[in-house]
Amino acid sequence: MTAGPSILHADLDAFYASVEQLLEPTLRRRPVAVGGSARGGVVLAASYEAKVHGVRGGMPGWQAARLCPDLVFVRGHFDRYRGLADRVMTVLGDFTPAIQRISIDEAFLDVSGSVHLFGTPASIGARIRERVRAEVGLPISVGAASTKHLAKIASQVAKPDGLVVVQPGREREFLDPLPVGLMWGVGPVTEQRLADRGIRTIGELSEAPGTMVERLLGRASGATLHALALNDDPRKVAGSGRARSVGAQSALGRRRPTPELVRAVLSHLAERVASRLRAKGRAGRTVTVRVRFAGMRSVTRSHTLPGPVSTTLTLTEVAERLVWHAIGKEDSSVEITLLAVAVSNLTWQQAVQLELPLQPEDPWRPGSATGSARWALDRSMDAVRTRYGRDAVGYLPATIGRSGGVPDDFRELAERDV
DNA sequence: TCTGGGGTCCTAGGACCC
DNA sequence: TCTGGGGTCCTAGGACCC
Repeated sequence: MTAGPSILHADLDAFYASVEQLLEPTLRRRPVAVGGSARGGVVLAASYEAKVHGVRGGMPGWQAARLCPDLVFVRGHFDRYRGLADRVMTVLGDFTPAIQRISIDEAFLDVSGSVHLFGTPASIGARIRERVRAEVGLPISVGAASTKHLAKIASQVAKPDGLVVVQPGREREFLDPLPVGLMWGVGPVTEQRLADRGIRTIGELSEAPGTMVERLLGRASGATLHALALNDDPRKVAGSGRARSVGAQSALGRRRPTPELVRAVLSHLAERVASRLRAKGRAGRTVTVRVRFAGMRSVTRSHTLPGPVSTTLTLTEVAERLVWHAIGKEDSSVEITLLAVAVSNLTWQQAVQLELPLQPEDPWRPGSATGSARWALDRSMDAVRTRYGRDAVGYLPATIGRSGGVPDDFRELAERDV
């Protein structure tokens, strides 16, 4: 097998922000933040004009506004992003059927079988960029190399709006001077740990003893990162597969955890999680909640049930007990800022299966009759929602905190296939 | 008027079983 | 009298990615 640069990584630049500039020409060449505001909330994406001022996705809006006084905050057209990204993927599909889409706005392409039709990987990368710009109107960066990992680093280096090809035999020359933070799996914490050992570049990491790297970063990630730095790509095709968990969370501002608030938020979250599970014919045995306190400290509690669950009420009840367990030892004046509910340990659940395998001694046993009634109720509410929309029916005041939160369109965009 | 929402994977300790 | 070794599952926390 020749190791030519036959893997491409194509990555739309500042995707959400670029779409906003495409839809609204007056935003072009201006610093744009999607989401948040100068007074609060969080920036979901920033245009390159904003990034040069240090604005980043995930940054609180007030901080972004301080870094970049001219920043324009827009709400975002979340209903448009999916369709535009799909059109880009269709363009990519014209060059090879061997595509692995890894998120809404990026994909790997294996073009080893396409060179007869379209020329070298470098020229394919150039044509992709031209066509996406001409036909969709968005900037896209492309990296080409002999492995996925290298192609992904190359596209990062190519940004914004560029093309970088790593020629075979010149991998070390390309990698050595780059900062370790460009590697997949190296975030701020790992970067700092390596810097403390004097390791800042991928070349320096490749020269460090493997045992030292593993001791520093843990056995698994240490070994993987060291191998990647040596350009010995151990990653098999990332078998995306089905989701392993389904969750939902909601930021609350600073709130006293009253029983009413906790119950209302959890039933809302449980409803979102459980209805997604039911829609896909799945259920899960492990329920995990997360409580975040003022000051960003957070605590998780989980419980594994004897049988899989996908009913809203049962999930709500289990989650509620877990949340109080998590809050239990806190000061009585404690404030919470976020609640999250997730279900994992997923199994398939045929349309007729109920929550029956629960053991009598299980404290959260819904009881078989109760369980089947709940499940039937959920299914009929699912049907109503399918016909009349998400908010047509619901448990309790599921409408709490609608005002401050993130749009539902964004939540749907972030959901993955269950 | 201090920080979103969706996920994945790894580690470590303890329980439990054979 | 003393106390193996491997495997699996569960729980809690944390880093990271898009």
